[in-house]
Amino acid sequence: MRAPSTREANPVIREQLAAALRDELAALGVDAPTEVHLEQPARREHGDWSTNIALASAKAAARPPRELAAELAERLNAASIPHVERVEIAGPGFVNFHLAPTWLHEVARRVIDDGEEGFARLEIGRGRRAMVEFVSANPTGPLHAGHARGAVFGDALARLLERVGYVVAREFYINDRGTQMAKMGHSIAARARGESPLEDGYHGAYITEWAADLPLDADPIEHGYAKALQDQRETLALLGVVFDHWFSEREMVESGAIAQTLTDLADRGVTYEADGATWLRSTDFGDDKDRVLVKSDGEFTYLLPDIAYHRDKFGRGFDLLIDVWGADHHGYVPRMRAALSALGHGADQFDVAITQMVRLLRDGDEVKISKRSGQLIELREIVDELGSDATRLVYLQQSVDSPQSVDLAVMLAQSMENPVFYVQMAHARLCSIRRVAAERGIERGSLAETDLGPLRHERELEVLRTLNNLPSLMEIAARDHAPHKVASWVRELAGAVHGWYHDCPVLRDDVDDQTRQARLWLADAALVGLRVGLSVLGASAPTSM
RNA sequence: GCCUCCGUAGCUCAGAUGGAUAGAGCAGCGGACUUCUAAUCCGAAGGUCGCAGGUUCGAGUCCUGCCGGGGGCGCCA
Repeated sequence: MRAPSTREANPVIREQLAAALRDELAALGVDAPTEVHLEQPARREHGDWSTNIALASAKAAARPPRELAAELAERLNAASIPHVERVEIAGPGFVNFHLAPTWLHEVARRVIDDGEEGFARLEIGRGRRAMVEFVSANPTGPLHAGHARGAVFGDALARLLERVGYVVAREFYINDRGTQMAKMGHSIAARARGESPLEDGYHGAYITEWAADLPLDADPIEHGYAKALQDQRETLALLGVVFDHWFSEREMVESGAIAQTLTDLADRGVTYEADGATWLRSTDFGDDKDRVLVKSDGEFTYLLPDIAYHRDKFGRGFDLLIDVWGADHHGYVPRMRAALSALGHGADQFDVAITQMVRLLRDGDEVKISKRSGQLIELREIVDELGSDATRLVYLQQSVDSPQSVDLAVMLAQSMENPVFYVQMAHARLCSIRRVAAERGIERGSLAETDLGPLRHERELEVLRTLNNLPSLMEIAARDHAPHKVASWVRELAGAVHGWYHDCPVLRDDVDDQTRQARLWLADAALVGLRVGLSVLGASAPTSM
């Protein structure tokens, strides 16, 4: 997905500086690149904002970059740009802007005015409809630890896309027909008779439990199906993951969608018969081999219902489909993509987010999970012990592109390895300031009447700088389908808040009233940022801890 | 063999559009509570960014090739 850049995502100051740069370059007779690149240097002495534009334009202008930069800086210093104190050149030809703290005071006002609802809410999606399909576990048992990453990631991605202007639906595809269901049924029936399931059946303790209340006249498959669905739904709800729709494969097949899909594909001339089977010409659409849709025995492969399902999604009016799959299904992407192309859908309308494996550890030793023996760690156990917030934050900390190691013992001990406490604590502390201020009857003036000038402490500026970054970060995170970037940001803001809290007292007696007023508003701005971040991650923002 | 993800501090991991002296947490070391929550803060220490080439004024980031690890390559799901 390529999200177009939007004005909303770009902090005001950036636009102003970029415009000034364009103007001065034009005055110097240099063709400015279409995008003026501005960034915040890592080092303070390099200013608040920096551009490499002289380096980038040097070749086209046929002039040494430092010379170009020097002229540019001179002109920019002469032009009076709001908030800009001075412009310097440095290194091979960087142009560095040093700004007055007033630019950050404007940031504070904007954050507070926008509030939790409006701050860093973008219009990149422009109301387009996106579906995120995730978890989609077989309805043959409880969810286990292996489902956690996809569940948490999918939901956070959905929240992120909502934040940037998509209308998002969350969907769970229920694979409720086929061999796995039959195996579960047999296993339940066996336990009900007091026997052991077959070697390749299901051996988890839950099968025995489900068998115990199997009504005499009930179909064991249907009984287990109902149990599994209920359990999965409850567990996900405990994690704060609620689906808009649970889509039944069985119902889809019964509706005739399979035949319809085959007809569709045949009409487009992308199928053929060979060796008694029906094939999809997926190699014409980027796959490395053609794929069987209907086997020579007349049964269809698992691919065909999946194609029918995605065809159904588009039929329901979604503009963008995102599937969240585990790394073990990675090889399946090209054929799915090929099938959808064959049906005439654009490559940019379908994306698959692959979540790499999670290595489960307990006190540093790897926990081997075995489906056969039924030795699974249930997701419910983790959520029960840790709580939804901490579970989510643990999984959302890292990019899903990276294999992840999660130590259950460390997690369950609720140690400082878990970032949720750090972030929530920052929020609780700010709330505490408000609470105590109210208790002491401290009145606060309106924002418009408050002079934010006293906010000059480096800790204060750091909080505001971090807040200023959220809109553009949100844009990038959405574009990259990377909610972990929001998790990193929120951690960063929490760090800035803790530092500020430590060095910048608000209610202490020796703080003058002007400063106190300004700091109360700073706390408000930071609260907005923490809440926006936590809400995208799906974690709560407690007012006390 | 082919495809794909990963390789950054002792450990777990961040590092958007290539930028200036590569960051954080945890563990360990040394400090800071008469205060709005010390679940916090500060300091020191800790790095051949897997290796080798290439592109570039500039590469952890882009390209190529290796090395190491995970996952996948069925008329299984």
